[in-house]
Amino acid sequence: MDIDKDLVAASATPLVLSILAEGENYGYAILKRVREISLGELQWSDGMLYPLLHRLHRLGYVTREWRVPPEGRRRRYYAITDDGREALAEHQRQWMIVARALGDVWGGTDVLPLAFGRA
Amino acid sequence: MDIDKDLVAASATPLVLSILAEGENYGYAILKRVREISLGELQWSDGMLYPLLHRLHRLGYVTREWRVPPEGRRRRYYAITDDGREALAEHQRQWMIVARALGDVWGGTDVLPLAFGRA
DNA sequence: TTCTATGCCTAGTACCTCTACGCATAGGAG
DNA sequence: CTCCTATGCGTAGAGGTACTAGGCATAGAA
Repeated sequence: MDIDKDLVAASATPLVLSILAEGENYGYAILKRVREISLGELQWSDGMLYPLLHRLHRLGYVTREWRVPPEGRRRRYYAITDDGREALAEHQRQWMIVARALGDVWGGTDVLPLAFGRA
Repeated sequence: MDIDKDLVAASATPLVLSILAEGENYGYAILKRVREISLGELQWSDGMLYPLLHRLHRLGYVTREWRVPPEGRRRRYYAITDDGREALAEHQRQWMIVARALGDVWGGTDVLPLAFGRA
């Protein structure tokens, strides 16, 4: 089952920033990590990811750097910046607000604060 | 602080369907309910809401009906349909998937299942 | 040598949202 | 009685953007 386009759009940036917060990484591996984290439910195309990475770089949220190992393919590694961490925190804050609102109408339970509070 | 456009878009449909699941309602009041639920953080314009309500009607997720009380303004009341409830359930399922993915990278805690399980 | 997986990138379109506007009236303030 | 604000519904169309569909290149396996 495909995930709603808007939900994909809303989660893309925080998801990529979070993955980079785990450690520097490169495009192709990020794609696989997303699939892994979402248990296969989120299947981004590479054509979706690269423009996003470029935008994050343009915004100063990530640095990037080519690596050409003696053997194997050249890769472009991305790493999160301090500004990126701030942006991520803001995304988390907003997700908390919206998730709380949805939680209120769905069942009255606090839904996201646990995870967000530790982030 | 404004909520991210994509996050607003992703939450709009489930939020409106949820409000209508509480009982029939009309546009202007839905706007105020959204503001109330989100503690003032989500401030939709009426120009955003009406096209959404029309789309939900076109999709068969809501019925609508004019009411002209003996005193006061005429209002168009919307009520959720069975198809609408199914759509809402699907939205909840997808939110759970994405929220779990984000929860994993943010702290490893299950985040949404509590509320969703009771929905 | 051929095929698949890896690895990165972008032009352009097709789509969609939301701003900006229009219309109308109830009710209170003055 | 008049003005102003809140209530209440609606749409055209500009403007912006995501994503498809394509391109390029090479390592390694079969």
